[in-house]
Amino acid sequence: MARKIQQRTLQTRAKLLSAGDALASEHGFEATRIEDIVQRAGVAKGTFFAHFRDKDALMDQLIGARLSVLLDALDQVQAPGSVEGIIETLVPLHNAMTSERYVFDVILRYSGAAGISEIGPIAMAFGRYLSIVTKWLQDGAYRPDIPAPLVAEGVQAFAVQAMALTYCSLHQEQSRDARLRQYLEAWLTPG
Amino acid sequence: MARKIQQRTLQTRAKLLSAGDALASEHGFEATRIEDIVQRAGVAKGTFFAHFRDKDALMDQLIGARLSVLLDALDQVQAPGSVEGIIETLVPLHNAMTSERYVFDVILRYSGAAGISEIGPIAMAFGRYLSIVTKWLQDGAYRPDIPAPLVAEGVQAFAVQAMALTYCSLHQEQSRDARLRQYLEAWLTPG
DNA sequence: TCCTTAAATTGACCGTGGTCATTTAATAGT
DNA sequence: ACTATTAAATGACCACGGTCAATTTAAGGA
Repeated sequence: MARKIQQRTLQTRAKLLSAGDALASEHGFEATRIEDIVQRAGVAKGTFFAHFRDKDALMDQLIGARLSVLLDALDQVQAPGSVEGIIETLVPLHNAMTSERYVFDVILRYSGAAGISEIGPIAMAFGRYLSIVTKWLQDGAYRPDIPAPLVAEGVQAFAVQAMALTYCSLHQEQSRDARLRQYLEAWLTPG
Repeated sequence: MARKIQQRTLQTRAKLLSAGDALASEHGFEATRIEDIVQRAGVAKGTFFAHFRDKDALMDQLIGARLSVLLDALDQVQAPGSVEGIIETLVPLHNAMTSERYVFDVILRYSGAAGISEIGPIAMAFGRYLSIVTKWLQDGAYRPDIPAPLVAEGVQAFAVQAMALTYCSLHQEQSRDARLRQYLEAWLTPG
């Protein structure tokens, strides 16, 4: 039987996404309520959940889309040649990821794929982050002893740690990027 | 005037904590409802929130207490002399931290202190984790080029990353500890 | 064009976390 | 003991995410 997807399905979904994105821009992601989204989109509440498993699933889309834009920019940039350069280049991405505490929490929750064999936009973004950094490190200027993807995983782990400590009442004497610099120098240029 | 804290305050708080702990043991942390806790403790719902800011604050106490027990054990143990030994010794702690997806999420959220100048049990546990690993690395057998606390921060960052990837549908071909081993060898014995 | 069937939409309803004005109980002063 | 005062406890109530049986709309076949 297999009927083709209706036009209105795509329209409704698009309306929900743009309403959500607009409200997130206006009041932040955390303050965005499903009720507000469906009202602005002009649909019933139940319709929302016919299109997204839950609120987090929408947030995955919205936040993932924002990260995707920044990753597109990173794709264009030429490989930074120093630790300092790497950190500077990643600043916009890290800022976006920590724009709200709530956003960072969602990102962490979705950084691994959400469910079995479901790989969402945020997990995708993490994958792209990894491959971009891997590309930067490909030439082997840093840590030629281990494969570049592993080096990149370390960069990501340290970046997440540096971001997480942003929300810590201790460790506030050092900025996120200063902390990350300390980590990456130890990771990329040991000895 | 500054009145002293009443006895029943401590009693009520203790009842709530033990009810919560018991229910978490029986049905898991995620499935534990406030309503069930207050019913078992024999108090009204509002009382709960007079003692804990929110559900997470109780979870902070309960989960933090469990981690604390394991950290007490780690305090007694003698410093493991190899990467493999470090990982093995941390296994019970890492298991507890990932016993439930929900637990791991709460831990991440509370790993930095929750609020300004509020340092809860989970944040405390992270601090102890750090200082125990720092002590293990104190002799400078690994990474003598950087201070031991920084080495320990790296261990923690990689441990968190390894645990997080547990919940990822990708990266499932490698176990948590195998992944951590790969990270720590690169971190602790570079070159 | 009409009928059948599957997909999309609806909104009343529910579960659970969290609030707050009111009530109850303990403390300190006389 | 009695009263004033402050802390603790109460439970009706709200907010918001999420569910589902019932309804509407579109697609395909005669």
